[in-house]
Amino acid sequence: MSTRQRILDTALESFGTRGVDGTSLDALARSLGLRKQSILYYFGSKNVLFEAVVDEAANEFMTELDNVVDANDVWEQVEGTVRVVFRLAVQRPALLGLLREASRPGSMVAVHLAARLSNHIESAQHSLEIALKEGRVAGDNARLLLFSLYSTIVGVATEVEVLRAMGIEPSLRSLAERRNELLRFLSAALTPQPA
Amino acid sequence: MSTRQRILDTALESFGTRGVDGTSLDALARSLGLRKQSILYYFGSKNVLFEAVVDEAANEFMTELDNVVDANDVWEQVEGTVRVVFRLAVQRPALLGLLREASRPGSMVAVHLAARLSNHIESAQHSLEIALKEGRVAGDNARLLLFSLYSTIVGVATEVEVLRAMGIEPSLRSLAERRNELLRFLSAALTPQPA
DNA sequence: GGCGATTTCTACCAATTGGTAGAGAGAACT
DNA sequence: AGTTCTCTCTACCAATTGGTAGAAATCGCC
Repeated sequence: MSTRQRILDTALESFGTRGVDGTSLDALARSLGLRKQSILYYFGSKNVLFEAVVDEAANEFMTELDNVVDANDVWEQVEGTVRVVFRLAVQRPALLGLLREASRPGSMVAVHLAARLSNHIESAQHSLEIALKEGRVAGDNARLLLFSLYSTIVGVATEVEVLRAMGIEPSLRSLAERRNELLRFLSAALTPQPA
Repeated sequence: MSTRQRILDTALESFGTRGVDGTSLDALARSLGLRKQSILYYFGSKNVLFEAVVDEAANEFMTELDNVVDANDVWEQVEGTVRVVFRLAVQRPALLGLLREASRPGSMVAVHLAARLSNHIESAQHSLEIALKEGRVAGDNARLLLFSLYSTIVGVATEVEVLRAMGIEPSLRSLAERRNELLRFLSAALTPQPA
């Protein structure tokens, strides 16, 4: 793997767990077996590196979700998203950590990320609107419903991180349980009530 | 107000928005009209200050929620919690920010915070279990359901922060809309389906 | 007014921060 | 062999970090 790519990966890991402010270029370089000047050779400043990492994260996240959006049914899309996010919580916790970092007030990540993900959001909102209009999904406002969905999914998946922080390494079994409970929860919330 | 209290309040504000790593004692002291040595007089180190701030935040959060728990009906408890968290998102955004900061993976305060909130969690879980058993609420596992609930509420309320970070100052009206959509969402998820 | 305790200050400190300047190593091409 | 380009390094730098030592100020109290 190219040095540039190694730097990006390690930076994503560290930014996503220790935070941007909690990550010094020196520490980053040390864990890479480099001097920080080599990092600054590829990325002119810490901020440039940061933006590159966010771009990378957004790309990876979108790639994961793109397959999901192709599903026809809205519920399949929701289910697919839940599965993706939970898998990420296990395999790429730092990626979700970075998303979380983005939701900090004043964080520049938010703006950057929102711009990168806006296409995906728009298209999701679109199919949700259609499903609402056709009465296949319960609710009024597609955008707000989408917000609720997104927040719930990321929120629940992120709980894994909280537990990990508390020293409770989640078993695959407990994760699956939680995922299924969440799916049931969402299914109940989205299924139109037979009037 | 005592100097000690002023320090706590300002620190909560700054830790909750800029993060702990993003807050220097010097900057904190400057915005208080003090020198940092005065801060270190009351709190021996930055970490001591942080833990005191987390304690304070946990207390305030619990005080807000304690009235809610007194409600008889589970749904009233949920509704009350949603209202409290949304109000906090408007009036005390830094408080929610701090709770998130404390629940960051690797943060030692997470344990601290969990311990402080454990009583509240246990009691909420208890009433949820009863409601589940009596069929007044849909679901299987009270603890997981509680997780979903909590994550959803905090997640959605935190979205307010994301929007704010993106420069979109949420109107009271849009907030109320979102809160109501969330309540509908939760209501649908919790209402037992008539078999 | 004097006294002891509480509070806030000035003066430092070593370590770390992000960043600059430029040397040297290594391969690649002529 | 020499030259050029890519990469990583050593050597610094000014600013900032959390923290220590101890001098002044301010306070209530006798």
